Amino acid sequence: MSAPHRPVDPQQSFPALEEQVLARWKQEKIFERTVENRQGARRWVFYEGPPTANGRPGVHHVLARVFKDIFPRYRTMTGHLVERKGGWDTHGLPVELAVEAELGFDKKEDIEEYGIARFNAMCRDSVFRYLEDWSRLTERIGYWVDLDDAYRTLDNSYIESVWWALKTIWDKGLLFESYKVVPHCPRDQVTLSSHELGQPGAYRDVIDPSVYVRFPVLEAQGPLAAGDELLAWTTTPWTLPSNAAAAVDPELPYVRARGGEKTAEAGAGETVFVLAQALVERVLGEGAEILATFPGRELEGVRYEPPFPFIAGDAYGERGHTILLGDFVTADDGTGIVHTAIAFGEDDFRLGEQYGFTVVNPVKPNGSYDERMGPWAGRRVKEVDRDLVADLRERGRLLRSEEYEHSYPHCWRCGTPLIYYAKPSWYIRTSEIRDRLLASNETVNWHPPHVKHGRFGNWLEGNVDWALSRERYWGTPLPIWRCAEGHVHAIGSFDELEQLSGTRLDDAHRPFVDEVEFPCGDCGEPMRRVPEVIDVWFDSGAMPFAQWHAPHEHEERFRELFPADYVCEALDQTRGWFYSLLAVSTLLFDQSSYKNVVCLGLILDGEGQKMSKSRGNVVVPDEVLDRFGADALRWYFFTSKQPWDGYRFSHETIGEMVRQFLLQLWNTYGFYVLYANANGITPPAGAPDPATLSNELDRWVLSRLSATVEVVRDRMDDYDATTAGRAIQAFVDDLSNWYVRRNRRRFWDGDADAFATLHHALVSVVQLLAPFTPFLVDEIYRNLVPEGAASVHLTDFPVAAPRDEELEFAMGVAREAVTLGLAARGQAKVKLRQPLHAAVIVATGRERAALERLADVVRDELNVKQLRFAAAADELGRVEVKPNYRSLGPRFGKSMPLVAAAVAGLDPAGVTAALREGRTVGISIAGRDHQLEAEDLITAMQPLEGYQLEREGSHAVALELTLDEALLREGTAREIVHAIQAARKAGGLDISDRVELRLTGPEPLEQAVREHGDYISRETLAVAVDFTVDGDVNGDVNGDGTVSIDGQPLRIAVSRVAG
RNA sequence: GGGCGAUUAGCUCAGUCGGUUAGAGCGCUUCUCUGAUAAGGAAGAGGUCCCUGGUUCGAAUCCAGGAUCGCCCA
Repeated sequence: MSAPHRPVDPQQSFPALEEQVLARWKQEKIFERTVENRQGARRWVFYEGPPTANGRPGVHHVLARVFKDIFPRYRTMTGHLVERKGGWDTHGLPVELAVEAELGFDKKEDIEEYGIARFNAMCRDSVFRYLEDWSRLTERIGYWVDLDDAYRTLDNSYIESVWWALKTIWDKGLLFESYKVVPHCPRDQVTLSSHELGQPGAYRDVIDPSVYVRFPVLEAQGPLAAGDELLAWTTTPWTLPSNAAAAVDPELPYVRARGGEKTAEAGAGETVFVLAQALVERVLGEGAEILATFPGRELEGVRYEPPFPFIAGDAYGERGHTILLGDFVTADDGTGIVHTAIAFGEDDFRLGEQYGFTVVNPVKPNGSYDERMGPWAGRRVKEVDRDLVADLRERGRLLRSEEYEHSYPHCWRCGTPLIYYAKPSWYIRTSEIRDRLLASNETVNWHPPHVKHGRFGNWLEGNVDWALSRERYWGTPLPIWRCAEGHVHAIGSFDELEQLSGTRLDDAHRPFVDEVEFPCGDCGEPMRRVPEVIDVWFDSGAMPFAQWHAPHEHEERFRELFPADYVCEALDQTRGWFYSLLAVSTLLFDQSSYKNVVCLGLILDGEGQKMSKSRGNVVVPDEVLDRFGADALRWYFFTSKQPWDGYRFSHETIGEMVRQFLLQLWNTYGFYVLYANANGITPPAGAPDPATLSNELDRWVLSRLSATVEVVRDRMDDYDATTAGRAIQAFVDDLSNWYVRRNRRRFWDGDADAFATLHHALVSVVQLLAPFTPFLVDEIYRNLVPEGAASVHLTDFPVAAPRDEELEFAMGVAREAVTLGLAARGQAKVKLRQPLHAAVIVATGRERAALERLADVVRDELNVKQLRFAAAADELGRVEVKPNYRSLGPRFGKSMPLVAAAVAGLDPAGVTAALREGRTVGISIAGRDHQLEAEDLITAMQPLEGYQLEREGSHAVALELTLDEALLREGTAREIVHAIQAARKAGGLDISDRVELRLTGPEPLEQAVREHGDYISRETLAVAVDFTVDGDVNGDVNGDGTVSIDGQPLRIAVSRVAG
């Protein structure tokens, strides 16, 4: 007879097993079949946030990818059609920087010299450099996604869809070009968008000079005299040569002041300074003399001498180098007088616009001064800070200079400090649709929920226009053409461009697209494309339609797959993809493109430190996968904590997860297979009907299973894999450490109900686990159900059967009683092998009924001959009556201390008697009588001296410890069985081998053997038991040795019987 | 400087509606069991529930302020 199941290797290497499963999935196209299987079913839509494959994937990518995997798997099993199109983000500055580094470039001009066509060709090659690594890892961790048909943002079709989107936005009047002060990277010569400033590492603490600069007043005006000096404060000395004006708050009080400790140090003790009143002491030091006080508005128009002479005041217009009034000025720091450089600050720029200033910008895009700046021309602005300060000091224009530590934005890729810089850029007027963005966000179900109105909602509230354009090379070209007259045309498709220009694009990238010209429809002048490409975040935000080339193609496909039910990325994408997806779809379709989103936290190392190459604590996914396997890593990510809380990653924790859970499941499965094979049990079909099961444990475990299915479905429906996974783990623990342990005997005996029950429980568990740990459970499923589906992933997710909650409660009570009884044994130091006469259990009502129902279980587990119930609890101990605060608190409020005192004064015996008979108990509080019911009082046991008793709340179990000869002999017999089993094992016998036993020992042991011979034979599969008192053992034996039983020597010889 | 989150045993984490003895796993110590055996069971040690104040009969839980850590923004 061939065994129903392949034998299970208890030493199975999980990583090796996973490789086998992977090979089978591939060969049998299991993933494809899970999708085909649901053709015609209701869709559940997942969008893949595209990664860039120009670097090796790290462990945080594994985190994201397994969370992207689990819910689609779950929804597929619950009957949905879930297609999973992969995607790759391919454009952008990171790609360009990698290529630049490879070519040894360090400035933008190098690219132009090298040639944009060659440069972009290299970018195109480099973006898939690690595609192999990504594909291999994706497959290895069991992330089911269609990478063969993945969308790629560099494809012409993708770009054409993005063009359509931009033209649509243009037609709505929401795309425009404007001068703005923007964060500018002088190294990459590129504007950074606000979400790029949100990239990790953008803000860094730096020390800059903080300078108090003196602006001499040229002529007396208002409250000021000629020769008074305005004090201005700045942390960017390099902007001082571009000083255009000084700003004060109109309402704030300002002063003329002289003296003070700090001016003395600077050798300016006699000078009259002008500054905000509130800052006099901080800036001038103690002892300054205030000469006059006046509101800032009186200072408007005062002319002063700028700190550097390179740009004349009238270059800015007639208000150049005068005092202006600004609403952004505060007396929080500095001097209350703000040095204003129109081109280098957002507030400055706005103020300049307001006063009609001309923008004069003496800084070139590469961050160096132009020829207007005399001796400083050609020098990099950030490098010249300290020299400028020295120059000011020499010329007596500096009050003092300090070090100032603050956090300052840097380019997130190249690390260069950014400068704020006025330049023309293209924007999407997202601020105009802010309310629509907020409305879209309202429809999104965020996990964790606080992101919705917290981090993300706040960000939307403060929405600023999307800085869309980038003066770079490798990206989606901005489809805007313009003529010399300034007429503008936005192109929405390649057909449109061809009709206008006669040129069909083979490659929509630069430089080819730059060469396409056509005559202006308004004036006939040639139109040329503006030079910019667009922010890559717009690319990825356009994926809902661009992945299908909609609307140019597959419009209906896009419509049926929009919006997504589910997206998932790391928390840092709130300003990244989560925003661009929401913004693009709100701009175009006035709705969110996703309904549910899971945000993932950061992965730190075991010490809570950020992973970084310099610390050498970066976890390489392959190491973890080779050592523990993908299921172990997945299980860790899913269940160790809520994913948005972040992880402290350690190999030890994953090892523990394997032992605690995967190994426990594997052992339980192995146990089933071992005994099913031994008994020739063929796999039962379907679930056993609880009504036909006579064993309470069978019905109990099925009810527990149903309870687990309910929780798992409920939690998974709410994107809570953590609670769902933990519920499965708790069930597997119950299954292994209670159901199987309690029923071992029945499995040895081939009990059909037990096998059917365990089989169903195991099959259900592996189905529940299929989205979590897809490898291991598929192996288990296939072996448990050899005639079933080709894979557990092709089956339907378990549906909860009716539960028997009374039985679940009863088992809880029984297990509690067992725990108490085992504890009592431990206290009394009586071995479990020694049978005892009785356990006496205190329990009433529902709990007593529960224990009577499950008496067999409790008796067997505690190894006692009978269970007795204490008629009244005081047989075993003193009863204590306590108030139930939960029910009495709301009723009595402030009087609770009086109630507690009154309850303490009650007679416990009387109370328990009354409650048992269903009567109420009366107490008197402040002269008024109140009736207390059973639920208002808690009875607890206090142990009496001299009893071996364990108690927990209202429960107690006592053991009767007196032993007689019969019990002792039975205990001895169990010791002997234990010794024989050890000998069998030592002799290398299989668990089903029949044996002959020859025992030699003193007379008391013989008695035990004679009296319990049947028991010993049954337990040890002995066909013959021969006992010789103090004799010798001869003949061929498989195991032979002497052990000590209760201090007496027993020689055991075991020999296998053929057949 | 502002927003969001976190802080519970040596470690990793639960803790429902505020309810009077705050739990689990791991680790440690001591037992125990063994036909799942690198597993299982019991006991023990281990807690300022970050701090301070408030609300309440009652606070790990609610409120305010503060500390520390993380993320985000400026």
